[in-house]
Amino acid sequence: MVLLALIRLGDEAYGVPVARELRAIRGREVALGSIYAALERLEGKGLVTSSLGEPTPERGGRARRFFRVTKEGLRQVQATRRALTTLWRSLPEHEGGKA
Amino acid sequence: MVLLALIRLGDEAYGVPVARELRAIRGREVALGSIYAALERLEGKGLVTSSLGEPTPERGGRARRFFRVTKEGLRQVQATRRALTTLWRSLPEHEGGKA
DNA sequence: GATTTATTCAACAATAGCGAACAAATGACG
DNA sequence: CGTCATTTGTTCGCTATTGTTGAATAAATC
Repeated sequence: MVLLALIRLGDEAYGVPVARELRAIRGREVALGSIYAALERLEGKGLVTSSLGEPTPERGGRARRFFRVTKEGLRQVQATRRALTTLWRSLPEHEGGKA
Repeated sequence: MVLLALIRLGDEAYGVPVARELRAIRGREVALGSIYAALERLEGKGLVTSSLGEPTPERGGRARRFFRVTKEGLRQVQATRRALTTLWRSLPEHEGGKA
């Protein structure tokens, strides 16, 4: 999910908005520490790269660390997607729609 | 993925075929121990229930332990599915299709 | 009691997750 | 000018949960 969030965020992919994104989509709290830990590990495995951004004028606060998904990262996301898509072919879409 | 495999397998949902299913779909080895451990934990959380089957005549070997996904289990699978589906809306389908 | 089919066990590695500490900018204000 | 409060983000240390494996055990059939 972190990889997917990075892809969605494109140029604005750094820790804070990734957390915001996942909070919104999963509908529950996500601590920043978790996100950074995951990003760290993903980078260690070569699935993402990172680079420090320049501090934006008129803002204050520390510089951002931007992340990009590598080719290999994208490959793995797609492989997982294919596996899941296959698996939930037989899954009832959503129980709702009663009336 | 274990939950999804159980759903797919329906009446034949027990350890061995779950492992076979995941091996096939993920395209790599999956030890049986992993599967049973996962099933154990899922049962502890109330996402699946289990019941011992009768030994099939003309077969030999220990009785099977069948699993069924609970209502809550199904709910959670669907929630995760929705989250992922949303997340990978912006994902390029597959890099292939070059010529 | 050999063989087959399946499950359980014990241990360790990896990932998820959290709260608090730390870092580096900006802008006030004396 | 300094230095300090504020803001925005990242890093650290630690616990909990999951993933994974190989070997042991169990319960059938012949």
